[in-house]
Amino acid sequence: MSSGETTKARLLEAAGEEFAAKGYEKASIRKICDRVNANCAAVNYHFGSKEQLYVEAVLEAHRCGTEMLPESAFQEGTPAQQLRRYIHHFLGHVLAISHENTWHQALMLREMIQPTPASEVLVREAIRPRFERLVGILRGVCPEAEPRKLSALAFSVVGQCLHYRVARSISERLVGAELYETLDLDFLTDHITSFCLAALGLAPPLNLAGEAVVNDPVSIR
Amino acid sequence: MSSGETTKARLLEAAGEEFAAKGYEKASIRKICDRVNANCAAVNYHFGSKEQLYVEAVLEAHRCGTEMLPESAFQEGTPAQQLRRYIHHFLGHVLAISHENTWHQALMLREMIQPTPASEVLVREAIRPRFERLVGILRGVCPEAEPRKLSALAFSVVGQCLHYRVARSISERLVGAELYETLDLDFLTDHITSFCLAALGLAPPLNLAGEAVVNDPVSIR
Amino acid sequence: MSSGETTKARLLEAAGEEFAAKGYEKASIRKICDRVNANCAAVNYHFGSKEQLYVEAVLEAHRCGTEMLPESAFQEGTPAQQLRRYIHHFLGHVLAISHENTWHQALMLREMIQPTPASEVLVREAIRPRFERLVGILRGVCPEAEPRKLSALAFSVVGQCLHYRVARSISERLVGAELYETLDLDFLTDHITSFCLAALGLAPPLNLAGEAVVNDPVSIR
Amino acid sequence: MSSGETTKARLLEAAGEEFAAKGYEKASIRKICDRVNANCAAVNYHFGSKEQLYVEAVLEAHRCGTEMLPESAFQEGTPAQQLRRYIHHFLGHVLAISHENTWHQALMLREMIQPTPASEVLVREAIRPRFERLVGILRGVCPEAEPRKLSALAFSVVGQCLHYRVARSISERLVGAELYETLDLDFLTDHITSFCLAALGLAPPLNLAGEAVVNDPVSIR
DNA sequence: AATGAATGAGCCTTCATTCAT
DNA sequence: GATGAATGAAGGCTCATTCAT
Repeated sequence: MSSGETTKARLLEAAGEEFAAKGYEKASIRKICDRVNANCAAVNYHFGSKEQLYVEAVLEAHRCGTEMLPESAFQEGTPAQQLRRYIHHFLGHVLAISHENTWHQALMLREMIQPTPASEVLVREAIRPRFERLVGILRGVCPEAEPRKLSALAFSVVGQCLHYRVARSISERLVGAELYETLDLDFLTDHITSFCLAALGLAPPLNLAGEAVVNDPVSIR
Repeated sequence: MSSGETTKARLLEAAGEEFAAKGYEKASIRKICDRVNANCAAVNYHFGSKEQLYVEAVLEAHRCGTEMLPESAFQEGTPAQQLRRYIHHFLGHVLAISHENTWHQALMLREMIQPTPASEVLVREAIRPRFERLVGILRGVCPEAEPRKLSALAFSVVGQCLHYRVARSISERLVGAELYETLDLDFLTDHITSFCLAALGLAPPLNLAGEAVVNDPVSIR
Repeated sequence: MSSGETTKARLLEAAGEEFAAKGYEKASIRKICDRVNANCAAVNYHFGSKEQLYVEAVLEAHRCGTEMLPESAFQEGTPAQQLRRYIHHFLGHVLAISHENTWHQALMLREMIQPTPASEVLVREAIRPRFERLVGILRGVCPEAEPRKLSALAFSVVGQCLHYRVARSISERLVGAELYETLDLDFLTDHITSFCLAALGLAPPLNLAGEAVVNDPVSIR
Repeated sequence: MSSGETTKARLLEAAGEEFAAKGYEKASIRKICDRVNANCAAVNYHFGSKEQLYVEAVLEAHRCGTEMLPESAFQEGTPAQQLRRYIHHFLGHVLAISHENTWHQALMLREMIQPTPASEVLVREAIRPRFERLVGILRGVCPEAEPRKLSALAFSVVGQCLHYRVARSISERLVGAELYETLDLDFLTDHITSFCLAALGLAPPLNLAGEAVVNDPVSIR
């Protein structure tokens, strides 16, 4: 009615925005329907239930989020370059403030942090492939690392990135809004990449000034 | 009545568990009251409203969480040792699976991820002091680092630790429950500490096997 | 469903009766819904809130009260005849004991005495037109009277009539139920009309027996 | 505590103000107790129930209202002078805007309009004596009038006065706040007194300008 | 003499859902 | 294909009241 899209498509879009902004509990199907001038029974008619609507929204988020993925761009160059590209790409999503038209990443991240039954599909189709790609890059750097070590390494990379979404508002209050604003995509890509590469021995340590005191890792306990 | 504690205290305990387990929205004051055999008006009598009960629960969580803090134990030893102690301590909270009696950490972390008005007090009284301590440790390692860099370093440490709470269930499905179980407190303390110390030049890089190819950090873009 | 009317219409009817009988505060939407075998959420569905239901009931009262208005019947005959007709008509409403089917006047009078936000519409659409008509009649009698005097005259007429609603039960107890019953529509119409006409010089004073001692109005203070 | 008065006396005072301002339903005993720093159980302790507190407040209102009554001042002078004094005195109460310390009249008038069980005592001890006094004055003017006629006359006097309390806010909106303000105690005393005296043949009709066309009261029907 | 604690009934409202059309 | 009407459950909250101290 208000656009050329079908009611179902417009419902899905509105639902995505609401769920991304408020979370599953606080989002109300009535408001979602109101936003697209649909009857409050429309959700149950088209999707069966609120829960199924949510699942569809999460899958739609994944679908849209994947389309723009530069498929094999991560396999070119040195591992270090690949890692930088990966971090840059991931951080781009993490730092994107969710506009009305960019709820996709917000919803997927929400699902990572607070998984619902919808996450099973999400893990299988969206998260796992990307995680495997990161593990692949890291395996290129540490060919002999056991799976457990590789996983921990990958989590270290992901955790650093994700933190800027997870604890955004707390962090902002912690360091002040002024400083926090300077932590933009470029700066953080540089920082996290350098941090990881240094840890992996692919770049000099961040503490350039200090005399590199290489302690025995065991003795410091 | 049914126990030695006062009704108010029992309400606070039950509320903490409910809020930690279900979040603010899904938790119901009726169920909280039922759990301690109190009337559903008891919350409003003792705390004024659901929201104030939540704030009280968060503060209580902080209070109990702080009691076991080894005040100045972080200032002894080398910076590397201090950092390891910090990570060990932090991870201890993060990995603690919330039993009925350990809702405190779960609630605080929930508040970090989805801050409510209650977070202001939490930041001021619990999070900021701990964050400043970490920054202090890092400043000991990198005396000349600008505040922005110090913040980013601190976030890198915290982000790696917090990830095991934030994305716990997703991660578990990602690497398999079997492997995930081996990522226990000791292993992760070792891993994250080594990772950070290496990045800071206080320990050898994790990639012991590989020939330490130190690239120019700029050329890898 | 249980009758030919729609649920919304039946709700409005029941609400009118309840509000008229108990007032806004004491009336409960649950009881209103029960009376028409509707779910307690029906009011919110059809009217949005208790307050809006009340406003609708007041407007409905006005609507039904106006339908039976003999439009321009007040403009025929002498001013004295017009005034008598006005008083007769007004008293007719005032004295009507509110059965279940005559809650309309009761509700409007309640709103006059204890105005709520709903009264704004009521004044504009129901009370003011009638008041202006009375002022018009009085202006026909006293063409040179200033607006203030005209208003006071109108209030004198209205006040005498309204008193039999406002202070009904107190008055009844004051003079005894037996005597009070004889104060019916005809008697009171005669009385108030004569009283006003005499005061305005359009009829002989009520005190027919007494020798008309016309004092200087100032000297009696 | 806050003053030398007993808690019970302070409760009664606060209750009077609340009841006068909000009515029985909307007034809450909790707020009444809060205002005098008493426990919310104090009302039930001192008065037994909310209803009994209300009755006590009404009686207290009557008590305080009567003290300042110029007992026999109404029996001096001519009936016209007596009537003027009566109207002046009554209007004085009616027009008094209820301050915190003048809730007595407001509460009594409220009880006149919406009687509760408390009104029985009020009628017997406060309203009836005053009403009888007015009837006495009117009997002095119309010695031969039957009781019914005397009652109607008295109601005409009272009704005109009371209207400025009953329909105050509606009237104000009807004629405009500016004009309504000029309807002060002096003007209204003059107006109503003149109106009544003229109707009773004790003063010239208000319509001085018009030629006194005395119609046959029957022919105007 | 007075109170803090606790209660149970009731309030209005919101919710996701169902059903007949 | 889609909707307006209606529902039952549950929500948080306020109330006057009670009871043991």
